[in-house]
Amino acid sequence: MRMSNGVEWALHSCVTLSQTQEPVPAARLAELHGTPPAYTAKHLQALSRAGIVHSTAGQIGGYTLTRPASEISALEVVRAVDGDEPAYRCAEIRQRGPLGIPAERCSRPCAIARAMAAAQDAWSLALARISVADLAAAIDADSDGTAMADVRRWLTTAAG
Amino acid sequence: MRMSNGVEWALHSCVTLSQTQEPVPAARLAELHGTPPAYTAKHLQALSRAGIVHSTAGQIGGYTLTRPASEISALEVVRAVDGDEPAYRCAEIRQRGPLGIPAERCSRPCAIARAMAAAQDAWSLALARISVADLAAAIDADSDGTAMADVRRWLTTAAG
DNA sequence: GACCTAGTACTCGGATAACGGCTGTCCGAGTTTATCAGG
DNA sequence: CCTGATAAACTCGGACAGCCGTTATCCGAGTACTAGGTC
Repeated sequence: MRMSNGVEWALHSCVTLSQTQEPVPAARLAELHGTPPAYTAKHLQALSRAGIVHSTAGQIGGYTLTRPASEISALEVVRAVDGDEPAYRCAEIRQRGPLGIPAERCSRPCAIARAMAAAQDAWSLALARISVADLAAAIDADSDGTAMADVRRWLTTAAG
Repeated sequence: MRMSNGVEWALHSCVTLSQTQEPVPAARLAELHGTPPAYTAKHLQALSRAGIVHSTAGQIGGYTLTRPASEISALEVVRAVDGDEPAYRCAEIRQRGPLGIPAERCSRPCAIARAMAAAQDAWSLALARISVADLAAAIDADSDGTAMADVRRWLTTAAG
């Protein structure tokens, strides 16, 4: 079970975008994060499709958050990039083989699928409780309160 | 994020093995579950490597559980088949780019990595609390107490 | 009749191809800004 | 000097190859049982 690498870039991009209200181009975000520009843009498109960021075309265009960072959960970002289908997909083994159960008696999900779904729910809940603002605050605290200020300064100086 | 399909087969296989103490060949399990024999065997090998099942060669060989089903957690089975590396792997983006943080100041994991790890821990804990015996009991309850008896009967009749 | 030996059939285990999805990239459509000509 | 149109530059968005991992399969090594021959 391997998560798409773009999830990391998307989360960092959202944290960065939370530090400004002006549009930031994908190429600028890629430069700041040291990631491939074209591929980074691809993941930002996914965020745009999910309604997490708003894209502006044109010369001073770029991406902005559609909502306050405190109202964007990490779960939304992960789902936007990595897809929202559950990791475990029941193939209905119970219906196959010599002891297969008829489909009409399988209204409830299989017990194994229920267990896996419960685990996924726990995972989702943990991520849903964390907002982009929380992540920005935690990153800032890790750097003794300098990281986000540096980001804001870099965004303005690089833009000017 | 997609989990290996073999996880489902492995869990069903463990539930089936919990219903008997005699070795069950991989081909027999594949027949019962309606899965490809060779590929099913491959995943059973993974369970064997992880010490969850014991393999016996020879004419009356097959697989048996190494422990009571109540002492085998679903997490162990999932990890044996799907690997034990976490889904999210931090690429240390914070160390890259113009605002990269020196490695010597990165003793703690990144805040984003911590959040993802916490979610994975919640997922793992949910699966660790469920044993193969629990799954067997739940499947049995779903079928009004006939499923596991049918499995036991099928295993004995097919073997004889 | 009991015991030993050779054969056989069955099992697991690892090594080997084929497909799907993530990774990575590019160019076209659209928009905003700056420039330049005209009034 | 102000206004309008034109052109240019920059942006996003979707469509196009490449590589790695899961999927799927096969055959070889090893073991327990069975049958036959011998004492």
